[in-house]
Amino acid sequence: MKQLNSLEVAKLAGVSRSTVSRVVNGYSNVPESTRERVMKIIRDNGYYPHLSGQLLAGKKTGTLGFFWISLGDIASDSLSSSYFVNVTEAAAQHGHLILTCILKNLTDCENICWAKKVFTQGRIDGGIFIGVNNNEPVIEELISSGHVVGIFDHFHADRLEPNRISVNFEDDTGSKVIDYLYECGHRKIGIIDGNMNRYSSAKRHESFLKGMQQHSLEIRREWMQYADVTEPAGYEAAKRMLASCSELPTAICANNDAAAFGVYKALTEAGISIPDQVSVTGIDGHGRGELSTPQLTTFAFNYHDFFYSLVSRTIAAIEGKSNNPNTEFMTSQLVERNSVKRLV
Amino acid sequence: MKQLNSLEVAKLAGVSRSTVSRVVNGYSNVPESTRERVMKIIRDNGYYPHLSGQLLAGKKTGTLGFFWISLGDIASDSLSSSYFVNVTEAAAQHGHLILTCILKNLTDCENICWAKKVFTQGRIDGGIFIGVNNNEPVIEELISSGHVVGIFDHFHADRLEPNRISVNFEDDTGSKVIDYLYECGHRKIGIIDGNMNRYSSAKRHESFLKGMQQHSLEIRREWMQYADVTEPAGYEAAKRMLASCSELPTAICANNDAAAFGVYKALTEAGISIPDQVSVTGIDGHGRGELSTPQLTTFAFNYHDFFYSLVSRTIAAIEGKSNNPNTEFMTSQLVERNSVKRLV
DNA sequence: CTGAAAGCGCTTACAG
DNA sequence: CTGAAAGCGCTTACAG
Repeated sequence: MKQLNSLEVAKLAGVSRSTVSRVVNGYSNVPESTRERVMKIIRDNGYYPHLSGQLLAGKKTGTLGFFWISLGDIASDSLSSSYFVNVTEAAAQHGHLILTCILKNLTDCENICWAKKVFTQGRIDGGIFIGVNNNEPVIEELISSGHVVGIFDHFHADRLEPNRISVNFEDDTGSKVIDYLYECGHRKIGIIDGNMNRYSSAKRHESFLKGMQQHSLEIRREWMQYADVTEPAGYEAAKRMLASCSELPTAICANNDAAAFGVYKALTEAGISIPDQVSVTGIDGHGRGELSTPQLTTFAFNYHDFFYSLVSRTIAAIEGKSNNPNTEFMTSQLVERNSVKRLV
Repeated sequence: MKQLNSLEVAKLAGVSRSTVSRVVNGYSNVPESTRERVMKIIRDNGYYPHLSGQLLAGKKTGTLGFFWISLGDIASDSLSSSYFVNVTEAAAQHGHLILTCILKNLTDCENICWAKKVFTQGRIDGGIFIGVNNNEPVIEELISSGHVVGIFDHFHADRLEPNRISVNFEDDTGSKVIDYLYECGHRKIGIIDGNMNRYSSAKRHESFLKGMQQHSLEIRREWMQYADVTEPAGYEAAKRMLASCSELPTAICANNDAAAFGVYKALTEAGISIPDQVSVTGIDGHGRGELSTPQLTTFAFNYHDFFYSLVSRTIAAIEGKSNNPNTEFMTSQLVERNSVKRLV
């Protein structure tokens, strides 16, 4: 268990710790023969500098925190777990590791302290946040103390500190959905909104309305329900819609795929067939959309690119790169499957 | 960004760094009044001791490495990602964080070095390995250098070092599956085996055969195919079975649920209906089994308990607890759904 | 080209 | 009850 330290490596190689350090860090002022001699000892003994020593001497951790604020059951949701894998692999491509914190929310004092502690203890060079509201006091606090933070779904046009990095959904997916349904002949469209504290959900809401207005479609109060980005929330919202409306819409567009699966469940339970009686659309590109009956028509994002963008720019910010864009807006792609009936 | 250090806290509180450290670490020989004075400064300034300092002074990292050896696409597989969440949450319950390394294999020199480096750099107190063969040289090397390793699906009756921790599937799931199919009236049973380098797959193979023998069922060469623990492997194996057998079995039991979904795909493509013409069973309890058509009958494990056991005992080993069991074998539960036809 | 030394932030025997 | 000091492992100006 006892590992070699740099002094022992130095002795074995017949040099000083300074020289070992120079070799390890690839300094140019070490003659080839010395470098080789030291490297041989290093290789033979499997020596790696102890990170704590390096950190105290001013190096970076090469680690990103991943703060995963979970609504409901992320354990079994393949979409949210693909987020994690995408983040981890993007970080690995930049030689970085991921330290994960799963938190139920960012409001409990205990969770807030825990997040701050992970930063303050010097475990990480920066953190990625997923599942947060557009306004989160902890995040603002971290940013103002100079920590580098990369946030999924966060935008403030007037806040452009170099350590505030984000990646966002395009603003106009909502009207893209309405355009598509309109083109399929739908005129009576119901909307299941998301959590309005999320930047993307609020924008999608606006964009749904804009789409409806552009096609001069009637926005009925009972055809518009608030949910959240989970299946149970979509289920409850759809049940509320069914309970309150005198006439069914011909299509329901959900803020996200998980909510759309909730809509499926509510409609199925009510004996309403999809898409014959009511069409359903999602937004996300959840893997489950392919497996569901009927397969879900959705507007899909490329989450691989999404997280690659976020992680790359977060690391660039940590490294103090200039000309590093604060944010990037990603576009969706229609994935046409079987949950929308063409009425024309 | 500049954080307070213990000396600054000490000055503000009018004590020495020693006393600050005693307060932080909860030593009893600090009078209540002094403790309060120091704690106030700590709270007011959001002071957390820098981890590197603590580590060099002999403390533990409170971090577990999670080495995830991936076959194929873990990003979109809800089962393997539930592993990760279960491990992370179990660790959190013990106040530990998870540092993740996703590796394509444990054979490439580069991957091996990376894994060893994470241990040797002192980033973690121990590591959890998932997706490994029963014999992995790197793991043996880590164990013999004294590192604490927790392994999912690993057993050697004669290797019981206190730093070799594992959690295992019961040995006899295979014959439980055969018993069930027999009871449903199946006499012609095909088997899709797993990767024989995995402890569980090899055991399941033995156990399938034992079950067949106990019921005096014929084990036909062409009804027995090797796959791996992925859907594509199950698909290919089922196609080989279909191509080579003159008569179809009435049931196919797969080594695991993912492979069973591959079997579904192969049968569906061949126009064979499940379960009318051929029944299919899995092992695992994959969330997708509920969503598939037909829903998959399987023998499910409780992965929450699985990982809680592994993580708890790994942490106990790190803390040097005695009487810490090296391994635990978990049992499966039949989940009867619609992929098996009753012939009697 | 290279070594001695200072310094990073902490903890803990040691001495009082 | 409490402080001064040593030590953990590293890097990097500094001096030669």
